[in-house]
Amino acid sequence: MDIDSQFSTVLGRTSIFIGTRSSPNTPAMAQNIILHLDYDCFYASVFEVEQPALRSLPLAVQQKQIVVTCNYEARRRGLHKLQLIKDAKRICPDVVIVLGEDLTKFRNASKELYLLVRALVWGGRVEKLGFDELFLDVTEMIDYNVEMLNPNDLAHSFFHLDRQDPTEGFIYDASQFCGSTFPVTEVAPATPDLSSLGMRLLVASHLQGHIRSKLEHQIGFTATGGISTSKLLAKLVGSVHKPNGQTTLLPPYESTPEEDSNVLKFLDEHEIRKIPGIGSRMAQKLRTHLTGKEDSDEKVTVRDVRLFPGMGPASLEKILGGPGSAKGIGSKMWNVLHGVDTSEILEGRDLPTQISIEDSYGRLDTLEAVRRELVVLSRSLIRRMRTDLVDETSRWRAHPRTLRLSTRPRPPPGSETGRTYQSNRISRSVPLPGFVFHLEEHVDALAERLVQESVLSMFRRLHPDKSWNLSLLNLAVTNLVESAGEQQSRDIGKMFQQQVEAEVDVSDEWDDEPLASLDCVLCGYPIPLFAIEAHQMYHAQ
DNA sequence: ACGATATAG
DNA sequence: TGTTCTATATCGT
Repeated sequence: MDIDSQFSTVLGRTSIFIGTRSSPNTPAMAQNIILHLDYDCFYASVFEVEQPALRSLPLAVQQKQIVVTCNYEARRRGLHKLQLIKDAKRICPDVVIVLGEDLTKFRNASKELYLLVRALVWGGRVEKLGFDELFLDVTEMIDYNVEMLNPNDLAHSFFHLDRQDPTEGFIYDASQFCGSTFPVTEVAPATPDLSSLGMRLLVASHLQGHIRSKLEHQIGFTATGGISTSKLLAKLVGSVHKPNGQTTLLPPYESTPEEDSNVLKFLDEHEIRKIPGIGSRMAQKLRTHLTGKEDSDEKVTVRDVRLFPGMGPASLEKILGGPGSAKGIGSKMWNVLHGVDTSEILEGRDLPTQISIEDSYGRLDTLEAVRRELVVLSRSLIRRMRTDLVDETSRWRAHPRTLRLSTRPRPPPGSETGRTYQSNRISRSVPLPGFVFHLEEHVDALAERLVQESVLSMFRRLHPDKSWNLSLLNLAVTNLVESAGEQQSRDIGKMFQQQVEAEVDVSDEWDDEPLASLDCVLCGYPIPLFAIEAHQMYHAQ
């Protein structure tokens, strides 16, 4: 017998845990409760909040030649995302068009919404996905509030948003769900089981309703919500009632020999491409495997894949594996097809891992034009580095170490388009020179120097030929190293390493030699130990 | 670290 | 289909 008992202190109570880790004796860990929030037509909403008169008009946000998004009034009149501007004007001549190529205000609005929601969620367990989506792990809030329920008067319940202040919260009716459910609402049980998953999801649906109503009435953004036990299910079920709605995926979550769970019933009807994590590439591989045809546009659902003869983790690994795909993809996707997703909510970082600026062009085939555009991009990039990486006391919170230039060559006329989709971007990178961190210099001067001394050399490596035509330029800084003193004391194990870094990384004068590493005798660049072999190959060519 | 691929909104 | 302007994760080297 390998029974293992231990004491753990949670919320000021001491409880005894008896059982073994990863043995059949271990009681199943209570499932997490996850909310998904998706702001409705986010870019359009930012303009509507700025200018409320736009709310009643058909509104489209333009980037280059296309409508990137539009409000629901515009959709009622036949407009949709990613439509050509000229088509939009023809279909709806009185559409109001606003320019959305500068993302600054979307980024700012997104951050404001994120901070507002994060302030509500215990432990700050909020993950941002793009500008307009959030995942919330509200397990602790829900379990606390389920415990606080009075089973004799569920209709007059109070949701506690603060453990310390019992007046902080809102009243709600815990005898029914807030918003919609999948499947559509059955009759509520007369004596609900307060410890059930269903009750926890019901309480979570009211928290979701509260958050959405706060977002709408305090700052004017409507959002669509999903309530379930994982990021996968919360996101998928949320999209059932759009816009400005919410949906809870009801139990049972476990199938029986007699009947599929609601998870399977819900997932099975979805086209595979709709499943988060299955992009166009994997969807095509699965369609090809099931239909036997290279270019098949037949609808293939989760059920079709799940029940296909021979299907399983091993088969999926063979179908989906290959260059570029993650290892273990087969079992991961087999889990996904059964609604099993154990991925954690990743709390928002303090710092981005990269900053990039890009623009696209109808024609870009002279070096002078390219140089001009690279200076424009460099200016934006340095400004963004300053707004995102410099703190209130004018100190760099982090130093990017790498500068990368990407281009997208225009496909030669007459080449096949639909065949095999490829990303068609190519890139080169160099160490980011230290002078870009000089805050006293003008952005324009720094941008000129950066293009002259770093960017053009990458461009020549990308396009040594005389003839080219580019449809896109992208400039990025990556490989950010936090400044000493910026990082919190996280755990004891990291303290030593921080101290070593602090000695090497002279905290205020970074300057032209970014890192103390092994400097290459040929080119002078600092090379990390594991990359020395690759770097020698570079010189050997 | 580099350069590419895949996925996401 | 890709059109836009990003961002993250992961692969082989």
